[in-house]
Amino acid sequence: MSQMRRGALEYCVLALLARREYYGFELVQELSRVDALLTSEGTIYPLLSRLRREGLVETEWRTSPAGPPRKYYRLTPAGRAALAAFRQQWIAFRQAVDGLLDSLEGETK
Amino acid sequence: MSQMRRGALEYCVLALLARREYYGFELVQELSRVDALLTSEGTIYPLLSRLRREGLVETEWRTSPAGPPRKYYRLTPAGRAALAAFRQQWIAFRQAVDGLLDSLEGETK
DNA sequence: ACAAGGTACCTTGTAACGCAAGGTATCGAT
DNA sequence: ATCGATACCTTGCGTTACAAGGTACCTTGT
Repeated sequence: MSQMRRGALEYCVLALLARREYYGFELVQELSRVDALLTSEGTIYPLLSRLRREGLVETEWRTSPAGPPRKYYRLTPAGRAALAAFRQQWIAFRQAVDGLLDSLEGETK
Repeated sequence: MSQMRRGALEYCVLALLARREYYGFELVQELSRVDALLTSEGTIYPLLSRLRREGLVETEWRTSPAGPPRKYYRLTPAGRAALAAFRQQWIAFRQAVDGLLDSLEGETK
């Protein structure tokens, strides 16, 4: 199952950040609300670090209402462009896999 | 792009074999008719070898009309079950990713 | 002032699988 | 016997998701 997240997880993160800015821990929680996207900090923090390095997100430290300071992440224009490009690829990929599985559906019914 | 095929490619192969039996090279050609599933022998032969080892497919050598003999692959009951299980996971995963990207769609429109 | 619990961030090593490149083998035609 | 086309195969590599362990900060209680 984790193999399916490969290549797609980073864009799920970018898609969340397209809505609003999040801090790291929040992203883990938000993604994990869906079983299919269940992930952990050990995955998200290195991923966010790479996205920042690639210029797809930018960060900002802020104090927290209670507890340690939080690192907020925001999409950059490059990140938004990467996300748009991924959408096209994802649609094509999804339709391809759906097409193969649908023909199976017909057989099992 | 190749990362998206991770975890899903093997089930695309199983889905093709659910329709009818194929020989190895044919599978490469059939998959590669769709850009999103473009792959190569270097990928498919090791994958088929693993599927056979895992008992999801079975093989049969046959002479060819012209050229070298062909190794035909067929789904086993275990393979069919694995495929059905994957379908559930794929649907959940696809909907999760679609959900994230759809909210993006709303924003860009 | 100090300790503990909760929250938040981070790093590193591991594993799995898709891929490319190079290789061998068989068959028919010349 | 040689060559071209077809078919199969193997191995090392690269990428990314993950787990486990770690550090740091803030609030609360003693």
